[in-house]
Amino acid sequence: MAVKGIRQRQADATRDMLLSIARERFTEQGYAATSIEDIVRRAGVAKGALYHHFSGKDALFRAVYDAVLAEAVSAVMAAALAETDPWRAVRAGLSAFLDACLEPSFRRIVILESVAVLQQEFTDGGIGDQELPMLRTVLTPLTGDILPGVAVDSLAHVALGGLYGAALYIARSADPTAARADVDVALDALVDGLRARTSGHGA
Amino acid sequence: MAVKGIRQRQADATRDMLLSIARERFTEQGYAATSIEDIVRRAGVAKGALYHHFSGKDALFRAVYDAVLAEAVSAVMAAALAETDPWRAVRAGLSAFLDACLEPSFRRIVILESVAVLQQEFTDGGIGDQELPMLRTVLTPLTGDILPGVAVDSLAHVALGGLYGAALYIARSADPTAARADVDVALDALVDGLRARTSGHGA
DNA sequence: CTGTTCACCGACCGACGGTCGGTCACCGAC
DNA sequence: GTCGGTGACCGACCGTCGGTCGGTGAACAG
Repeated sequence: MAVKGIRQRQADATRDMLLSIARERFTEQGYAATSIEDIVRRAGVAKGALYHHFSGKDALFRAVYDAVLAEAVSAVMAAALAETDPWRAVRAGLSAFLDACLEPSFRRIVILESVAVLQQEFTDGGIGDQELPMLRTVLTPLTGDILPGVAVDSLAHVALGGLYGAALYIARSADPTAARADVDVALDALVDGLRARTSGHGA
Repeated sequence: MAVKGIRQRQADATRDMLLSIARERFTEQGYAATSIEDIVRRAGVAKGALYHHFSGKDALFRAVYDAVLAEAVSAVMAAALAETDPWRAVRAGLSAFLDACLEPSFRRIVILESVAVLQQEFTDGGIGDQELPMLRTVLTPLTGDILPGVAVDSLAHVALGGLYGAALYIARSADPTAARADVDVALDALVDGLRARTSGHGA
């Protein structure tokens, strides 16, 4: 049953092509300025092919968004899991996140456009599903330790917002690499500050 | 010279009407789902009138955005300036900001849509001009005091992002008032943490 | 071989943002 | 008063875009 027929293989190729072209165009021009016709022309298929694979322009964007975000999340997880010390893991994760911010697709699609384009899914939930659990895991110890009485969810949202603010700062900067370095220092200082408070408690 | 003729008065009324209707529609349905025709029909004017006052749909949105943001900023400033103690001023400002997040127009227009709709101006600068200076003023003492070596700009962006993350958490919540209370606790705890470090600066 | 499936085609549609020549009430000059 | 100029506003019109749908032919199952 794992054997793919010619039809299935061709369909997958078409779908991948559409995703690839869409990612490139959305990154370069943004969602609104990219037309369906432009995408299908560059992909060498007809409009019907796109609507056969995706229910609409927003669904296509959502698929691209998921792919780009998954890349970043897996990079952050890999960086964090490579460290044994929890605090070093946090710093490694932050650093990997800031690296992801240097990638144009991530900046444009995840940071700048996703909120407005995917508003409905945003309100219905199903958007922070990849990032928020990660942050909750990291932050839960803090709420019991150095920030007692604080709801983890609200803190996770504030933290995620801070990360996106940092990403926005990098996205807006004329020199993203330099901006990344600035933010790196700031976040490290904040993490160190928190660590200093716990070290007085546990270590 | 302060005397307005009938023509000018009428023009202002038309412009105000368009802004008012646009604000209502953008808040209710969002930017993309609101059509120019819908706005002018509800305003009781022709399409030409709108294009006489605004260069395009995005310019109309920008005008609405400026108005909504100005309301929030002035509320935050008023709350902060009513306090004499700096740390109480910060907490009052945060509280006023969270109050602003409860207003639907602010949630939808400033928090959810502005980034994507005003992308160009965002990149060119001219968007954070109202909030960032405020944060810079508040945060500058910290960078010399408890977070040495940190660039104020990057920290301001992280802080602004945190605030927007909090706003998003409220915007997404089914019970905004309860969410506001959660975030209030979290932010107060963070501010208290920073204050503890400064008071511990000598100790 | 034959009937079915389905990935894909592309002409077509309605709606939208934006344009532009025209209209007429108001204005200041005389 | 009146008269030419001005500008707020009108609304038919245009190009483009997202989305639809009946058709087509190659790949499958029997």
